[in-house]
Amino acid sequence: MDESREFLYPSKWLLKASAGDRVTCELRMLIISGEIESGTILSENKLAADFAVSRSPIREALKILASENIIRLERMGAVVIGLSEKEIDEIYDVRLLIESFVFERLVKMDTNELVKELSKTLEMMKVAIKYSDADEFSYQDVLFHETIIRSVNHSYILMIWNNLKPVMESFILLSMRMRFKEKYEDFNRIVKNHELYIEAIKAKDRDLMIKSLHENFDDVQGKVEDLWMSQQMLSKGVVQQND
Amino acid sequence: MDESREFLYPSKWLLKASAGDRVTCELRMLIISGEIESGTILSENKLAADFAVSRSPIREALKILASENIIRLERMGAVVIGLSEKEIDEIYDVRLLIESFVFERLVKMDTNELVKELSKTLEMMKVAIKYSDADEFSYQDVLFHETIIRSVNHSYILMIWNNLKPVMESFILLSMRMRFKEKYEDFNRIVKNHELYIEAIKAKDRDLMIKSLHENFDDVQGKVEDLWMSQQMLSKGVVQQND
DNA sequence: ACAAGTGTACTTGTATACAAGTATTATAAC
DNA sequence: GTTATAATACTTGTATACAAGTACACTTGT
Repeated sequence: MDESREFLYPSKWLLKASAGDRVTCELRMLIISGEIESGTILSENKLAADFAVSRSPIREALKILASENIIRLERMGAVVIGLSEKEIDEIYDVRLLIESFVFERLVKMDTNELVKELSKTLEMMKVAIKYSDADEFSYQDVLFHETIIRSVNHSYILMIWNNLKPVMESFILLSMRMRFKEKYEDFNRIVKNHELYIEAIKAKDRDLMIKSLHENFDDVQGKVEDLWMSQQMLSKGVVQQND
Repeated sequence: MDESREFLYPSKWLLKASAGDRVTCELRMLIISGEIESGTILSENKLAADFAVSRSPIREALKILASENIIRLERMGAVVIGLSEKEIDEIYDVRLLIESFVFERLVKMDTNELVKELSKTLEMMKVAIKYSDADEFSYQDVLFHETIIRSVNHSYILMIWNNLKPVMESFILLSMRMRFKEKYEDFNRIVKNHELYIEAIKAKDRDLMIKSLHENFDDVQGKVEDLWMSQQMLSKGVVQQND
């Protein structure tokens, strides 16, 4: 691995983070971006050397990434699974599942506060678009959905979200960075879908919510190929993990 | 903590397990059984002393239990959350959610192999009942549902199951042990519900599946009070964590 | 009596050492 | 050339040491 390479994960999100968290986030980005290819065997000792930390934070990272299903811990070494089209479909299955569940609870609640919070986040997203800040946009996008999920106060649904979130976040980060470069016009549609989502919550309109959610997902899924192509570009010149 | 106390988690399920796994499973049982009360603050050093291991396996256990939502890691010490009625309801929400999702996939598949596998597991359950083996019965009960979930080959649904499973398993273990002593007649209904479930899969009958799932859950949920009463009995004479 | 500073006893995160186990390779015997 | 055995280089899990940080109590001065 190229030691002089800059980090993929936004460093300002890691200001107070431990070495273990840094390794976890960076390794996750390397895997999801495809820079570390699916099938690669990761060694604790090698990773410790590459990241210039001891085995303790590496072990922590591997345990977490294994629970996120992007690596598989075997008897000797961790095998990279990564995110293929199939996994991305599956992640959106789960998001659809939990956001639908959440919506069923929402329609029985007072959603004024939530709608205000979501509107704020959406405005943040618009500002991020205006200044072409892909990382900030991704952060607000993830926050948007997390706010909805948190609002129903369901600890086990939140648990699922917490397990899914890091992988989602990494994927969205990479996807949005690519679009700011190559598909800037996409953002109009994304904003419109989020407006639709807020509208659905305000009107407690089940069908509208499902519609906006689906369109949001279709947007992302349809663009996966582009993302991988873009990844190839990004990872050009990077030395492989197993040399 | 009483050092001479026997273990709550079946020791034969831990034959090849590491110290970290043992601590994780035993601590989980102590928390879910209520022997370690909700609100208790756990210290890594104290736990290490109590379990007679170093901090490494303890840290591992605390990280896992935190991801399972039964403890909360704070700046200093881990706070026990435990399983109240609310959490149990939530767990069953999630089970209903994922098993419904799985069923939608099942109806589009060839389920012959699955039905055979489930029938085998159900027979195992019957044998466990006959010999009053609560632990074996719990194992097969959990396996029954895991087999269904695995059959659709969805890695992120399986991820949710894997996060939920340990807590479920512990809860079922405690619940079943209690019933073998005090509510032996319950098992007829449980077996009948599982037969209904198999029937639903065979006939690809959505409504029947939901019905059997609901009845199964209602069975368990209705009995929660009894369980906690029973727990009080079990934990009588056990010294508290914070002494 | 009370505020401010000091010290002590904890905490977490990381590094490192070591035992035990497992693949792989090399060597020797046939 | 093939098989059995031994040596090696790795692996994992655990223990332990240590640095840095945090909470709490205890002085000490006012």
